Amino acid sequence: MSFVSCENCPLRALEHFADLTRAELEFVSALKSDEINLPAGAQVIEPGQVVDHLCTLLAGWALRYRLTESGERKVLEILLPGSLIGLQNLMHRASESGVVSLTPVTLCVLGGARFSRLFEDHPALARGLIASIMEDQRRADVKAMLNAKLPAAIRLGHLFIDSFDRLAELGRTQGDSCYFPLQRRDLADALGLSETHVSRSATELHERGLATLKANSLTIHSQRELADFAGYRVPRRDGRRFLL
Amino acid sequence: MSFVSCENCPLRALEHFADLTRAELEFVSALKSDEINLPAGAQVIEPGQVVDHLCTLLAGWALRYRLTESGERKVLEILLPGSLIGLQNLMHRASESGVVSLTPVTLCVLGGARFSRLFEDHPALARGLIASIMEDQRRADVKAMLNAKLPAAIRLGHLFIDSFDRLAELGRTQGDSCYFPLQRRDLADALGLSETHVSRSATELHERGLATLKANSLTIHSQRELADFAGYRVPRRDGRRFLL
DNA sequence: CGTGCACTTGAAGTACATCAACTAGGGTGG
DNA sequence: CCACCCTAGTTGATGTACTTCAAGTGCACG
Repeated sequence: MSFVSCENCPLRALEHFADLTRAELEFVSALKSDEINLPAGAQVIEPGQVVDHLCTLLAGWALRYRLTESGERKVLEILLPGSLIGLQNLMHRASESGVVSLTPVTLCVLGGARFSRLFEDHPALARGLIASIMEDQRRADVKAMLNAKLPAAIRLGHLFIDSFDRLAELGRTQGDSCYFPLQRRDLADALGLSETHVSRSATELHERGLATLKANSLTIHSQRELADFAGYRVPRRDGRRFLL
Repeated sequence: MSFVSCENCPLRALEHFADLTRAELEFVSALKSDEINLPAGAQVIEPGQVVDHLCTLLAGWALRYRLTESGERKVLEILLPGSLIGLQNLMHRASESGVVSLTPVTLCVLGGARFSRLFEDHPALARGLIASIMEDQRRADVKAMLNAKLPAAIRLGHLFIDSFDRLAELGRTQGDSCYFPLQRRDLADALGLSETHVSRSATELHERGLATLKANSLTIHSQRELADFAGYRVPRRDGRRFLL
């Protein structure tokens, strides 16, 4: 096959990814059954679709979302390189959440059948998997806390700095700026706001000199001031992360 | 020691808990290092506390919460018998979330050191653990979806029916009623509403003939109608659940 | 029979939604 | 090169769901 091997996976170079043993690496390599490229705006997973395989996002941005009865969309999670895709669907047979790409994406497909051997043969990976899920949960907890009560500009500011930090960890930032492909609509669905109010809040952050979002580029003018404004606390990074 | 053994754990009788192999059961039994009783209103875990052990809630109600900078409380999760407590803290060394009891509770304490052997020795339990966490995440996803946009009465109705369903699964309901210890303040913190508006929404649900909350007792007058009103979908129950 | 607490009810303020008009890039065809 | 449109975003006016504050009710406790 012609895709990049796990040994040379670009994500492995990053500080916070698991340093695997040789045996684990071989296992993960064997797990990798395919590499898929999709354009921006593609449905990676349809809501409710039954999937029997797991993916990691090798490159690009994606959103995990759910649809309400009335057809509106709620963005549950912003997926960046290294994020696991499809675990919800794998565990619940069919989860109601879907995944859509924001940019062209590259997916690393892990064969679902062999995947279950992970628990039997590589307990350390299983532990890493749980650590990774719990980190997602922590992020979700913070979001839930912010969404209650706090004004829109603060929530938006928090989303900005949280995303920026994740990108910095991935080495995807340039100085105080980074690429940021979410549109007003995406932000509105993520924060549970209307598109117009996201606009106003973005303007407010800009006028306060905290952050500027313009033409798919996000600039954080002062990390400290924005973190202060948004009540953002730098998370403790410890424990290994999952896979690749 | 004088506490109830896992073989006789009252939770094991329930349909949806894992049916363990003999070896697994012995392992879990050995894991159990203590049984603790706490009164209502006790801090089971202080926010930020470093814990080195895991618990399951054997009996009683509790809330997992987080404090905002400004000292307000956000309820993240309602914990019922069978819920795992302390995994966040164990994984992040110290998580910012705390746990408080609503009723007298009984905790089954699982030794943290030996706990890590779970991954090495009992992969099926590890898989069950992940399934259990993913079920929590699914519940959190639904909550996040509802909290965006939908009016207060619907969100409250959803919380009611969701709790009722979980209790029914545990055999803790009597007909269309159940014990329900959350106060207005707790509900407000769980839904991100003010206490007074929770009151109004509860009145609305009562006047619509959907549900009545009175003196720590919740009555669902029509499961179907309330589920319809609140957009509640009965979750698919499959996969085994974790421990005990 | 008061005192305190959980809850209800009411009136006024606010942050947000909704709808609509307007502005600014960014392609496309002529 | 410009006229054209199309979409993404901004700005403004009005409505509403919620908050906040404050007074009032019912019930448990000494």
